[in-house]
Amino acid sequence: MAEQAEVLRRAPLSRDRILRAAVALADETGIESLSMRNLAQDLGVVPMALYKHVANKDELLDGMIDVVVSEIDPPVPDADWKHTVRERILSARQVLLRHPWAPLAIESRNMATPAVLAYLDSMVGTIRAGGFSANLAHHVMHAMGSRILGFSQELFDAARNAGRSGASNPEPPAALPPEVATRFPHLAEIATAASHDDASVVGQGCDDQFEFEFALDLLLDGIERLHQQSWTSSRRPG
Amino acid sequence: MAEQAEVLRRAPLSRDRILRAAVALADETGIESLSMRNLAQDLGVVPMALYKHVANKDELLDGMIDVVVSEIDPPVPDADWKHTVRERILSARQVLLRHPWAPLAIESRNMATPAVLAYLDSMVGTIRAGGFSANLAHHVMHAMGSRILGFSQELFDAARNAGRSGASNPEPPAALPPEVATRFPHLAEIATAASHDDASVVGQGCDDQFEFEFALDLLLDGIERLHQQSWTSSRRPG
DNA sequence: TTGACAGGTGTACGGCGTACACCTACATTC
DNA sequence: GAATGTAGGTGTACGCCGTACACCTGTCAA
Repeated sequence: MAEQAEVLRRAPLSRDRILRAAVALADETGIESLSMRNLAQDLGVVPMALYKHVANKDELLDGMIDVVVSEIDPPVPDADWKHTVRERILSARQVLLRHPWAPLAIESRNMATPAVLAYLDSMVGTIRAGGFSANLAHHVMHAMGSRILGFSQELFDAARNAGRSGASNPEPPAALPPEVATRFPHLAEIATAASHDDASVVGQGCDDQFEFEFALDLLLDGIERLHQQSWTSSRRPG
Repeated sequence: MAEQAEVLRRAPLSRDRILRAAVALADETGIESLSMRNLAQDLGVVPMALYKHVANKDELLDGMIDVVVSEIDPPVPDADWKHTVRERILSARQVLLRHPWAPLAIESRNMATPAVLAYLDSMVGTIRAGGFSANLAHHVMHAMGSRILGFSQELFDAARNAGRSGASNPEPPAALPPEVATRFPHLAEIATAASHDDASVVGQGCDDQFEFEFALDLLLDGIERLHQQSWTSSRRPG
């Protein structure tokens, strides 16, 4: 009786419900603490129940990636290639900012999921429609690398945490600790050197959005230049 | 007696020996199958013995990263910034090709290790010595992102494996499987489009070294242009 | 001789992914 | 309406993992 009521109270499991719960859980508590047991508990179900809907944990991760990638906006119609690519990549970036675990998850899988492939395919389509040769389009995709999916530089998140306590506190990073600053003077110098016109950046923090667009535009401008010069692979970019 | 002989036969443990064994083991069998127990067995020792030399597995990983980073060549003296940066990054790339587990390990740590910081600091020093403002140097480091450490695009390794069997066989990737090719026509088109002058590339494979240098030069050329224009952050790259 | 200490050992605990047998509710068929 | 198949949730158990903690042993200083 009570059991029956409890069963009725919760929605039935489904692959989709599992994936969404997994994404939400990873968003809240981080990917490293996402376990089949945790996830099952979150869904009010026994761990093995999940295996009726996903083959194993790797497939769960693939499904989570697909959920995330499907949140990226479709290409804007009727725009030139550069604008379309730029907007789409910035949309991807916004999505990945909502799911900070996703970049690592994507890079740790050694086979792209269908949604990722579809996204990449669409991106190539945009570039080809802009008049690029298949050859140059190929190189362009490589050059953009993971930036196509909206991420690039976890490396500097790491450097920014140098010498700080283990806990990943989301406070705005202040200047480097003195002992770090003296050991790595050049890093210390540029750490506070990023001046931005945008007054929304508080203190000497570094505006990640600016940095991302800086690199993106640097690449897009270089690519545009090659395109206008009818670049072929018998010549180097310079 | 026999025990004593056995003890004498093996060298005493040390942090350095542990780290080198860990790197070798990860090189051979992959980072995901590197466990404290495996590593201990490899060293002919009980798992807990390792903990007299490293605090925990995370610190072991940090140590392994430092071993790898210390293999990167020092900057070439008496060269202009562009050449110095280029050579050093290509050296980093060679190192990381020897340790394919390292990029993921580096990105998964949320705090840079001393050796990584020293490498980045030295790189900034080279750029500053080339006459860059601290401000532009900051943006440049961001723009290069993980390419500074010699890696960038695991994303495309993944895409290249689309539709293939789970085992990561190191055979040269042939054309995409037909069902993948028809679903993602643009990807299929550019997959075989990369023509390279270098005849060392067999078949229609994609020359990763070429792609890496292509992107690197694209960035370096763009950066050089900004530098020559005395770029300040009040202007966008273009 | 003694005592501290560096460093290797053994046992044990809680957490993980997941194989496998089971149960149960419902739909289908006669 | 009874029999039967099936989809999907359950319970138990196994072998891995990282590592806390108590222990032992050889070396060396006092």
